[in-house]
Amino acid sequence: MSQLSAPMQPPVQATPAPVVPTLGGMTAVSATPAFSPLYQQIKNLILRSLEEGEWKPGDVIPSEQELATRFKVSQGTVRKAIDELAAENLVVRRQGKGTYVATHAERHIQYRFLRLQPDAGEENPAQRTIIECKRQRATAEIARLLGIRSADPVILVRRVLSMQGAATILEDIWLPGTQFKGLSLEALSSDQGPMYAFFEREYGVRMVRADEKIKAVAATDEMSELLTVPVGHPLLSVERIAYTYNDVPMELRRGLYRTDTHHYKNELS
Amino acid sequence: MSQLSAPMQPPVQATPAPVVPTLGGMTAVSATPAFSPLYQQIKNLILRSLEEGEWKPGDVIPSEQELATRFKVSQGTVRKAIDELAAENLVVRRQGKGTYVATHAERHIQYRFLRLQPDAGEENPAQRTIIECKRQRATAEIARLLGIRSADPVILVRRVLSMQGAATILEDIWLPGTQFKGLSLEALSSDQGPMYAFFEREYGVRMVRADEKIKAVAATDEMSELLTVPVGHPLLSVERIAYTYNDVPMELRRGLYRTDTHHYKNELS
DNA sequence: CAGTGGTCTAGACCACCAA
DNA sequence: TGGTGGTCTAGACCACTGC
Repeated sequence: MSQLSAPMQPPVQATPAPVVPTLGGMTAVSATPAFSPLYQQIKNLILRSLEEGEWKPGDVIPSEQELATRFKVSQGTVRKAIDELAAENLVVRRQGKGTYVATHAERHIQYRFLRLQPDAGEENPAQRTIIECKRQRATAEIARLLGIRSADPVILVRRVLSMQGAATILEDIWLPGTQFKGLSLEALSSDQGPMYAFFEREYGVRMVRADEKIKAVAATDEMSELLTVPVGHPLLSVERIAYTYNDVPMELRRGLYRTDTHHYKNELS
Repeated sequence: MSQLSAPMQPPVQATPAPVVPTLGGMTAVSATPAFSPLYQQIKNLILRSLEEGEWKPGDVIPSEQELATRFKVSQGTVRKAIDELAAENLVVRRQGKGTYVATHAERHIQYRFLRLQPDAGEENPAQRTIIECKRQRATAEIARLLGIRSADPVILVRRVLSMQGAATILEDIWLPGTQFKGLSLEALSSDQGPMYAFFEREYGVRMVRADEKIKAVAATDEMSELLTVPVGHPLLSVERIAYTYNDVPMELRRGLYRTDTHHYKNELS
């Protein structure tokens, strides 16, 4: 599609937006027709393929040249689309090899969303203990946070993470029951890697980003028992909502972190 | 500098790295000569001008075309350099106007580094009260964190931020005394905008990024008095090290946040 | 060696802004 | 109207990977 006369025509009109081809710097449309640049449209098309599972986590996606041919745009335009996807950690580029769908299953990048670090010394892998895994009906609040309806089925997983032998994190995890059918304590316990890698492998659910709200709270009886701290001991409360593609919430997680020997690390810019 | 024969020669050799012009895909240098792409060199040159104050916060920097001419590279290369600077929030692009040096003094982007948000309702500007501002000698720990020597002069600022009328944040701020000469309680108190904007204006010091370590702690007598909470009340402890250009630490800040009605917001990706 | 992503250039045109 | 950043293209060459 390389006409000499109209280098700027939009060959891929994903959205039905009727952007009239511009002429001389003026558009024939009023009221902000929601113009989106070509590379954004390409980005959205690639995104859709990621959502639909055309390429799975860890897979190579087609080369830039292939995608350029498929979408009938130049390689540079595909490149800019992929640049943005890489900036959002949805794909990973590897020179000489290709572009890969991001996954939580990679060595070294495990526990991408866990910001708790030891105050001193090496960061050791945590030991995990699933305490329970049961079906529930969503309360109004949990339904709201998960974007489902009250009384819809959810699965509650409670677990403890131990670091350097000491119980450090207590987490309650709520998952929409319609996804995650058949999730069991046994399956979770026998799994090795990060939980999000397990979700990718077993349910095709990919956590892409998350929001966290952090507070300081005092340990209740229940917390103090599971984390072996005195009642009233200050704990970090971390409420996380994790999202898949397109900002669809897929997990609510309420964590309580001991911070005597660890801290939550954050980088601002 | 647009020879036809050698389009890849490095016209800007900022670092003394003796990268021999490539010929046919082989370099004449061994032991990884720390090759850096042209746009990175350009980025570093622009960065140096920012450090040296050639353009001050809020200023427009020269246009991409001007910089391309100055550095004898193509506009696209300058563009890629500026892209990275913009991604790091060091500059801000404005279509049709130019590229501006980032500042903490802008409306709407105020308190860029303050992540405390109300659990519900609008985010109102905080009311600030400077409690004290005094000269000290750096303890070993504070010297280490600020990258100075023990017993070097530092300035300690203690202040309280009130939100919706309630004292919510208590902060101790340590600044290297050699910068920040003459900083006084009066000057700080009479200032209106964010403290980092004040630092930019009065001392030419620009905070560019920061690391935070977060813990949950119990309020001591002193804290409980200033924040009007009971002794033992759980508080968020936020230790921040703020950096200027080139990762030079310029501020140590120890904050205590009440999180009864507010939370620390974080976005993971 | 071929294939991939990475860099660099040159030129065209568009969208936005201010004078 | 002219200048700025933003988009898009086309082509060349480099660096890395694996066969």
